[in-house]
Order: sequence, then C-alpha cells, then structure tokens
Amino acid sequence: MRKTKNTYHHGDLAESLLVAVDEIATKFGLEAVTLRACAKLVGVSPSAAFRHYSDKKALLTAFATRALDQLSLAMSDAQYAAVENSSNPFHAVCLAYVKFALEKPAFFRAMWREESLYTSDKNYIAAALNLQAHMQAGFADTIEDKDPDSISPQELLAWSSVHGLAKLFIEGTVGRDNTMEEKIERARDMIIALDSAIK
Amino acid sequence: MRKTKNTYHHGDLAESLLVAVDEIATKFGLEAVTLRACAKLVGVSPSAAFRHYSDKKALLTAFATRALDQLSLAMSDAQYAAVENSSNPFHAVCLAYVKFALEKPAFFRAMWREESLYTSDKNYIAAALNLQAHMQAGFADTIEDKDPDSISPQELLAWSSVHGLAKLFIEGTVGRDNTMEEKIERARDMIIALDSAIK
DNA sequence: GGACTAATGTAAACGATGTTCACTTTTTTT
DNA sequence: AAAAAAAGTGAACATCGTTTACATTAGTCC
Repeated sequence: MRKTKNTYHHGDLAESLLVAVDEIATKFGLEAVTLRACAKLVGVSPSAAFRHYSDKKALLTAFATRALDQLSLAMSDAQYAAVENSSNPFHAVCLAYVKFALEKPAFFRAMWREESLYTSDKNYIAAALNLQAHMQAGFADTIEDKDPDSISPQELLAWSSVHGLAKLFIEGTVGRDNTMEEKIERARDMIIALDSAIK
Repeated sequence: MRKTKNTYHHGDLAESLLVAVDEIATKFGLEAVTLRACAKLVGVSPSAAFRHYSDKKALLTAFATRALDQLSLAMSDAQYAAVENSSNPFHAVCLAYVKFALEKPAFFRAMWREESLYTSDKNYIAAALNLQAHMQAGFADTIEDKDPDSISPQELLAWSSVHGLAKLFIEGTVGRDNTMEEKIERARDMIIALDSAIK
C-alpha cells in the first residue's frame, strides 16, 4: 500500500492525520479525537502534527471543511438522482441533509462545533458558502427567489428546519427512541409540511 | 453580602458553583469553564466540587438544566405578554426562542452540548420535556393537533426551524455580519413564512 | 455538654492532554 | 558535495479532571 521504507519521513502526514481524525471520530466519537491519539494511530510522535497544523483547532477545522464538502456532495447527488427519477428535488435535498446527519453524526457534529473550530478560516468559510449554494440550488425550482445572492425568508426557513431537525435528532431531544427508519419517516413528514409552507 | 466568618464550610457550594459557571461562561465563553476556575472563583479548592457533583459533566448538566428552565420561562412570558397585547402568541413564542439564543448564547449552547452533558439525567430530561411542552403550548392555537402527547409534523417543523435558526446564528453560518436587530428581523420574517406554512 | 458520626473542606499527587523547544534526520536546492 | 529547508523526535511544561488520605466543621444522641 504505502512504502514504509523510510519511517522517518512519513510522506503525507497532513492527509494521514485527517484520516486518523475520521477513524477515531467514527469509531469512538468526536470527544475521543485527541492529537496524541491521532499521532499514535499514524505512527508518529505527537509533536510532528504541529509541522502541518498550527493547532488542534486547525486540524479540526480542516476536518470540518472536508465534512462540509462531503455533505455538499451528498446533497447534489440527491438532487441529481431526483431529477433523474423525476421526483421532487427539493424533498430530496432536504432529506439528504438530515440523512447525512443521522448516518455520519461525527462528521455532522464536527462541522458545526464552533468552539473547536476556526470559523473564520478561509477554506472553512468557502466550504460553508458552497454548502449554502448547494442548498439553494436544491430549492431553486421550489422557492421563488428574487435575489439569488441573499437568503430569502423561505430559504432560511428551509435551511433552518432541516438543520434544526438534524440537531434535535443528534442531540437526542427528539426521537430518542425512534429507529433510524422512523426518524427518516418523521423527517420526510416534516419536509412535506415545509413544502406546503413555502410555495 | 455573605457571612465569610467560617471560611471552611462554604454554605451552599453546589449553588455557588452553578453561579460560577454562569459568570465564567457569560464573561469568557463556555470553553473557559473549567472546574478549577470555578473553584477558584468561589474560593474553594478544586477537589471540593466533587462533594457536590460527581463529575464536571454533572455540573454542566445541572447548569444546562437551569438554562432550559430559563428558556421555558422566557417563552411562557412571551406567550403571556402576547395574549395580553392580543398579538400573535405563536410568533411571540418562536421569536422568544431565537432571542434567548442571541442574548444568552452561552446558556443556549450549554443546554445543547450533548458531548459534555449527561443527556439521560432525570432532571435534564424533565427540563427538556418541559421546554417542549411550553413550545407546544405556544403553538396550541396555531397548529391543530390531534394527539397532544406526540409531536405532529407541523410542530416538529416549527420547533426545528426556530432551533435551527438559533444554531445557524450562533455558529455564525448565517448572518455573520448582521447586527442583532437585523438578525431579529430576519428571524421575524422566517417565522412569518413558517406561520403561513402551518395553518 | 461532650463524644460520635456524617458532611464538607484541603493538599498533594496522578495521568492525560495540548504545546514548545532543542535537536536530528531526510529532502531539496544550488 | 555543501547548504538550507522541511519534517520528524524526545523531553519537558502548564493545565486539566480526578483521586486519595487527611482535616475541620456541623449535627445528633446520650
């Protein structure tokens, strides 16, 4: 797989650390992500990480940025598929958002943890704006929008509600004893209610 | 103010620690809340806290519970005032939710930080259910609800959207360079959109 | 009113974490 | 081939949450 001849120089530590964050977060939760654990997983001394990231926060910001991109991708995939099936793209995009949160909670939580992110980071902001664009693209045919640069109240409602539902699910505030399927069903119902409120 | 005669026994350390959490969180943010800092602020040794809370998490859970109660109160106040003024109670309750988040971000964030809370704590769950009840009470005249025990899709939409908007504001994802007034205005607009989607 | 007990505090220590610093090893440049 | 830059190491530090053994106070019972 990877040439482990020269063990001193790693090759692409920056990337490997991100993979390590992924692994640990997925397996043991975001709280278990520690610099030392990542370093150990990669097989490198803790201080090595600082050659590539100024901070733990910087590493997590990079990870969050990547997570945002994944979500954007999932949403545009869903939209594309909906157009193919000639089903409702608005529904599809909204549902994709909630589904992503349910299926990859570590990623979803990571991308919105302001307290452990540099939310002013250029790449992070760009990814967030990109996500917003994908969101609005999904709304395009459903919500009439005069000014495509700003967010209309309807768009804000749509985004807020899927975001909020995802959060409520993940926090366990809502649907604590629902199965995954039931949660998705509830999400679908909410999105239908949302739909009728928007057009 | 407080009799500082006997410095050994504090009197009501459990309560004082909660006040300390409040002070530090409000002044320096939730991340600055550390057991040692709280203890120092109260004037007590770090280990003393463990006589009253099994954990840092337990302390934060108690704080979150209190925050939930405050939010419940703010919402029922808003509802009451709206009824007095014969303005729209649904709008009032929703706006109160977002306003609380904007005005007391530390509290709002504290109550939803699953990662640092015992979300299965009895009191915490009770407070969360109570909040939900206040929410639904605010919706009562607006959203027709067959089964008052469960949450209808419309109610879920309402809750999700105000919760989501609050989060988006606090995270800085939306309205990063809006003033407080502008944010409230946007919230109002969103709630109006929500309203027309629900009845 | 004193003795016993429970409650509540302290001080010192531990392991884990993020981070820094002086140093070494490899890679790149010239 | 030499010099400079890049990427890694290991030891150390401060801080944090937490535990342990001990000290002090408050409450209760005879």
